[in-house]
This record gives sequence, structure tokens and C-alpha cells, in this order.
Amino acid sequence: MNDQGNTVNIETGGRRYHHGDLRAALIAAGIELLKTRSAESLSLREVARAVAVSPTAVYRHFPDKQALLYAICEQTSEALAQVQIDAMASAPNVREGFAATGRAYVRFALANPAAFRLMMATRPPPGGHFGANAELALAAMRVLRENVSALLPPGASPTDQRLAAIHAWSLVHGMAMLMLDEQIPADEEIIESIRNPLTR
Amino acid sequence: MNDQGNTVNIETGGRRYHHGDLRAALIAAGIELLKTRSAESLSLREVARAVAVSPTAVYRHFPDKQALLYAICEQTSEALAQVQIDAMASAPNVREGFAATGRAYVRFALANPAAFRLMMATRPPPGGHFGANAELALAAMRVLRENVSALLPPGASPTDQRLAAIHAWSLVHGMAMLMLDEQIPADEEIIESIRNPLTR
DNA sequence: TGTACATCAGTGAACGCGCGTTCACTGATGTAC
DNA sequence: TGTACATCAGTGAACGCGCGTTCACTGATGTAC
Repeated sequence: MNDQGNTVNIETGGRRYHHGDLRAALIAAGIELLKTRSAESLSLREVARAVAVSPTAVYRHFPDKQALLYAICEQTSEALAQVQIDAMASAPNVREGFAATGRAYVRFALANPAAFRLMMATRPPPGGHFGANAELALAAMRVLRENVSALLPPGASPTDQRLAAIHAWSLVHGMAMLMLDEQIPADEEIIESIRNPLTR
Repeated sequence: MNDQGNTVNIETGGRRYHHGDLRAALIAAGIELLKTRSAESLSLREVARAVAVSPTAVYRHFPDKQALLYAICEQTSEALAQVQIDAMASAPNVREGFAATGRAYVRFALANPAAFRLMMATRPPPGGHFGANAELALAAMRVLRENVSALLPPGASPTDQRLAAIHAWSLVHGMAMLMLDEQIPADEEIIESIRNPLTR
């Protein structure tokens, strides 16, 4: 669990040196820890512990704890966008692809429970630096909108399109959250039941 | 904010005595605080402060902090169930009532952001004492199921009914969560767009 | 190739903080006679 | 009605804890000459 694959720890006289990016290792360790811990209970010290580094070392790479959390959100957001774009790409048509996108969303949440929650609950930082690398997320958003207008009956108003997109997002988001909170079972059968939220 | 209506504080020689239920006052104060704070950041000491009582006094009424949180969940759950039952009761027919129930769900979440989240994320306590007064919640659940089977085309299988109920719940839950997380605006127009999740 | 020095990424000790919880206590209230 | 006493609901001081963050530091690495 200490070795995230991003880091090579070399023992040199009883001391560890990170050849590679400690910054990336910290982010990866944080995301890994968030698979079994809640974001609120995740401490900077614990992330440092996970990569076998002193708490102070974190401050070489992030101004404070919040910045580390922002970086975790950013990476999680990109991963989610990628997963959705992939789902769309490997579907035979728009209709199937749209449903596949929704299922990918739910599965991603189940695989990254606390990181998903953290990302959703986190507002972009005041400085606006958060979205620096958010092109992927924007691309995913664009695909969603295109799908909605392709699947809606022709002549649907912008309001219709907007509401349809919100309803589709709400459905998969709600399913994901209810599964994460164990209010409904995280069954494949239920995830598969996501067909085309716009017409049924 | 200190006076929750459940408590009468009487000054007697510079000391406050609670004529009424300090237990109820603590729960009410907790729920009130959860309108502006997250559940994770809510401390037992803060709740005690809110009713102008020493932290230790809480232990007269709850074995520990978790028990207080459970009580807050229980009361919130009952309030949500009541709101939904009321929405159903004041609708002209099942179809309208079902949609009204969903809108009431979203509005309740918006009015009680952190309490709603806490309730959803909290599993019943090991002892099983949690559901002692949960008849209301069960009644609300029953109404939901009845509505689903009344609105589904006749001859729908139990699986169809189960999935339909899950989809309906997911839609309103997702909308509520996305609004709480400010991922979509908390607009009346959007809430009103909840019509009948089963057929459209 | 060797040496002097700046830089850079880490260390460990220490801080103040608010927290949940414990402890021994106190003073008002209710009851028995 | 008065007194003795048990009970009950609160108090304030104190505890240990892990936290985020600061500080002065150290030792390896890269560069100039």
C-alpha cells in the first residue's frame, strides 16, 4: 500500500529518497486511502505515512492540506471524465453509449467512494487554479450535452434539453450515492437497468 | 438560536435550569446547527454551547456523541417521512401525489442539508435501537411502493416494480444531492420538472 | 578531474488547538415521617 | 408544617489525542571554474 507505482523508494543508508514525483505519489496515496476512509477523516499526516515520508515533506509540494485535497479532486475528476469518454467511445450507437456513460458513472463512484464524494462536494478554489487541467471534464460535459440533444425528439427546446440532461445526471448520481450509502444494494442488475433515461 | 422552543431557560441566581427536555433541546440544536455546518464538523461541545450548557451535561442524556447523532438522524428521518406523507395526502390523485412526494423530498434536503446527508450516510446502530420510532419512515416507504405499483402498467413484474422504485428514488435523491453540492442550481423550475418519473 | 558552493527535498522536535470523555463535585428538588 | 435524606441534573477542571503547521536543521545533488 505504500508503493503506489509512481514512486521508487531506494534504501540508502537507512534513508528513503523518492526518485520520481513525491507529489504524484502523495496524490495517488490519498486517492488510494479514500477507497477505505472518508475524506473528512483523511489527515495530511496519514497520507504522508502512506508514502513513508514525514508530514513536513508534504509542504515541499503543497502549500497546505487543502491544496493536496484539491489536487486529489482534480485527478479524480479527470479519471471520471476519461471513464465516461471511454464508455461512450466503445458503444455501437449514441443510444447505447448514453446508457453506458451512466453505468460508467455509477461504477466509478463505487470504485472510488470517498474520492467521488469529495470531488462532488468540493467547490473550485477561489484562485481558479483548479480547472487548469480540467479540459477532460469539459469534454465529458460536452459529450453529455450532445448526446442529450441527439436523443431528444427533434425540436426540443433548450429548456427541455437542459432539464433532460439534469434528469439523466440526477438519476445516475442518485443511484451512485444511494449505493455508496448502502441505501440500495450495489447490484449489477440495478446498474444494468440504466437504459436510456430520456425516453424511459 | 439558543432557544429551540423545547426549552425554557430560567435565570435563577445566575444559573440556568432547563425546565423541559434538555435531550430534546440538544437534538433540536443539533439539527439547527446542521443547517449551516457539515455533520463532520459538528462537535458535541458546539451543540452544548448552543443550548448554553456545559459539554458534560450532554452525558446526562446520551451515552456518547454517537448516540446524539443517532437521535438527530432519527428525528430527521421522521420529519422527512412526515413531509412526504403530507405531500401525498394533499394531492388530487396518485399520479400528482407521487411527483409531489419527490418534490417534497428535494425541498426537505435543501432545507436540512447536513442533517439530510448525515441521515443518509448513517447506518442503523448495531444495537438496533435506532428504528424504535421509525414507524413513520416505514409508512412512507410503504406509500412509495404502493404508488409505484399503482402507476406502473398492470402486470408489471416484482422486479419491474423494484427497479422502478429505485429509479424514482435515485432521480430525486440525485437531484437533491447535486443541488446541495451546488453542481446544479437549486431552482424551483428544476424541482417542478419532477413529474412522474415512472412514465417519463 | 577536483573542489567550493548554492540549491533542493527531505527530517524531527515542537507549538497550540479543539476535541471527546472522565472525574469529583454541588445545589435544587421530591419524598418519608 | 418541618426536617432529614436520597436523587437527579447540572458544573468546572483535567486528561490524552491526533491534528495542521512552524521551525531550524541536514545531507545529497548539480554547477562553475
